[in-house]
Amino acid sequence: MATPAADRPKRETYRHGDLRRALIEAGVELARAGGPDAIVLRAATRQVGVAPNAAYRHFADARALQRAVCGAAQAELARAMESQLGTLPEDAAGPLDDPTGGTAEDAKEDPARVARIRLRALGEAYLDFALAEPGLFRTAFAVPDDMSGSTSPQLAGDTGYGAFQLVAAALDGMVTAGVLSVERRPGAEFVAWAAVHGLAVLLIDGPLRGVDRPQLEDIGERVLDMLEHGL
Amino acid sequence: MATPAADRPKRETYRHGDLRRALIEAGVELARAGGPDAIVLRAATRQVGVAPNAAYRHFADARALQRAVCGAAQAELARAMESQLGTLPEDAAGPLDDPTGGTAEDAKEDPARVARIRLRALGEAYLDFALAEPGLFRTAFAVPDDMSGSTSPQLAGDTGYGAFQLVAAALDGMVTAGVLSVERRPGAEFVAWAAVHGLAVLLIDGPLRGVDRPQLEDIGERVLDMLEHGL
DNA sequence: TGTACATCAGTGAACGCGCGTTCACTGATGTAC
DNA sequence: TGTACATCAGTGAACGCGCGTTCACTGATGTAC
Repeated sequence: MATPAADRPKRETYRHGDLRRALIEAGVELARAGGPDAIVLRAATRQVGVAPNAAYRHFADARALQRAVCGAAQAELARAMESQLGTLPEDAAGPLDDPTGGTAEDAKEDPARVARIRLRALGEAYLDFALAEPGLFRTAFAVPDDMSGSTSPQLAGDTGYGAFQLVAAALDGMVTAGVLSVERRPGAEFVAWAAVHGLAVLLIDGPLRGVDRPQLEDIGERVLDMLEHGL
Repeated sequence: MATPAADRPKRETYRHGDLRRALIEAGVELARAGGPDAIVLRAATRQVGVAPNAAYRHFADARALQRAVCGAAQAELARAMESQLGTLPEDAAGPLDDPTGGTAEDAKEDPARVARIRLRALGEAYLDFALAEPGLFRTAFAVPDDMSGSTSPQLAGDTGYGAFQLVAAALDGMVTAGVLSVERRPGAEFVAWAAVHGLAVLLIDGPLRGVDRPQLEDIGERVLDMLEHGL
């Protein structure tokens, strides 16, 4: 009955399976609890239950692990924003174009209103994520090295900085809907992003932390209002 | 001729004079070069040329030194903003009320325009400081502990977070000048601050770093325009 | 004005800690014959 | 289908580093008499 598969005789941790993924996940937990500075190679290996140097089979560096965790945090932010878009009523749901039966006939919404709603939903998701997961939020923006290649609008595309592209797409939608004039479109994603990002940062790190929830939501609404009218 | 004051016989560093101040200044230089994480007690003492434990005569803690340096960085930001206000032409110079002879007769500017100019000048100074001194800028917002007492508008007052009060005063001026309606005034400082701060953060840490100077200034103008019109 | 003394801002050595990283190794896994 | 072997993902021990902090000390400064 002592089959070698049933009870591993010794060295239970030998072939881990997917240590790379496990280390990234451990790093994400560290970042969730303590922000980017808490992503520490030894701590991650400890959490997985593996010798510290085992990490070097999967990452060139401690920095490489940190980079991977930052990427995961960026993806999680983008995912939160996407899923918020998904909860919008029916035809405001977005450009993900999943043909779920095409029930676009029930309520032809005002496209201008839809476009505004989508931008606002992204902003709210952004702020919600920052408040719910401040450690991951800060990690998403702790670009480890210079990463100057990702400076222009054409960014990573898959996960990293998908947040940016979601905002850009929403602004394009506002142009299409006639809410935003074409000549004011270029650069608008920077302005929108700056306003919401600044509020998020002030709320979680800065002097606005500790503001009570209602006042906080009030300020958030003010910022989003300003974006709608002032862009 | 070997007077004890001319050539110190031994132990040149004995009575330092103002070690506390020297350590803070060293810490500011460290922060200038490397941000808040670079404020390290041993590095500061090393830079001053003193034994590490000497710092404990003047600071309870390494944290206490970090706090002091953060305060200095906040003061430097506020000073940069104030000095920008000082460069404004004549009667837009501000509420510092220095009676320099009262040459307010030469050009009675439109008070609405003056109020707008003052807010914009503060925003520009804020962005300039962030770009010129990213390490100090980040340090100014790296509030070490919780510091939740400084959350509300009535902040430190002397130096710390003077930036906030300058913005609030500028917005009050806009209300007086009739540019901003009274009912939209409350909370406006948060909105204004968030927009400019977010841009600053994205430019120095975030994905917008490396944007070239002209594009950068363009985005800055866009944000300040939006504040003027959208508040 | 000169002397004894308390104060206290500095010294030098040492501690324990956690970190990133390197080294030689081991033994389960997958492949070639 | 069974056996020899190369691969390579893990181990365990150790390194050097810089950090914050503590300890007993020393000697210049300022004060009381």
